[in-house]
Amino acid sequence: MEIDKNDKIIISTHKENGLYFSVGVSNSTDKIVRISLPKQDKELAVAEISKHYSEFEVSDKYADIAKTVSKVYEGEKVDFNLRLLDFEVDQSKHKNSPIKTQFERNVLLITAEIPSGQVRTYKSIAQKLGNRAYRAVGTALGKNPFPIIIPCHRVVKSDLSIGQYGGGSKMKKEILKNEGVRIKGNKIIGE
DNA sequence: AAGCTGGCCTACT
DNA sequence: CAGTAGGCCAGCT
Repeated sequence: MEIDKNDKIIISTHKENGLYFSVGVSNSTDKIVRISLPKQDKELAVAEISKHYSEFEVSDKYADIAKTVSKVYEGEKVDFNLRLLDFEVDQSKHKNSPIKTQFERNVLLITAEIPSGQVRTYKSIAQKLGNRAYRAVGTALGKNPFPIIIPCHRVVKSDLSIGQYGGGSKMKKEILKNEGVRIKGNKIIGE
């Protein structure tokens, strides 16, 4: 894992219904560099972010952002300003941009447009990119630095089965249910 | 730098 | 239905 030597990160956490949501914000750019999936422990949620950086500090400075993330997790429709996220692609060794390649960036930008309560398939995202890299789409979403806010949980398989998720398919189903998506067994129910 | 690995897809059993 | 071989393609080593 590459560690950034030049930037310092502020990590804030919000607790909601027994789950801890963390966000990491760059001290130099004020942009959100990472979001954690909810964890049972505060330490785990913080570690999810801190492991990518050599220098970090825990404070409640950005707890409101973490709270917003928890609201989206619970299915609330929140208007989140995507410009708060660090979308820079920089593959140099000195910077630690959360997004490594243009391909990943494009996948995340397309995913960001999926409305709450709806789903898309990995295939449809590949098609928007003009190729058949559906498998690579899944891999790119697996590295999503901004889960929940960039709703990779709304991307499912072509047969409408749930597919994998960083926090486990159980969590993926839970978030989708919170958003009003109907699920039976391991599949999305169409209209 | 040629293989390998995946949050996948399709066709076929 | 469920399971899977073989195909795809980006990234990593």
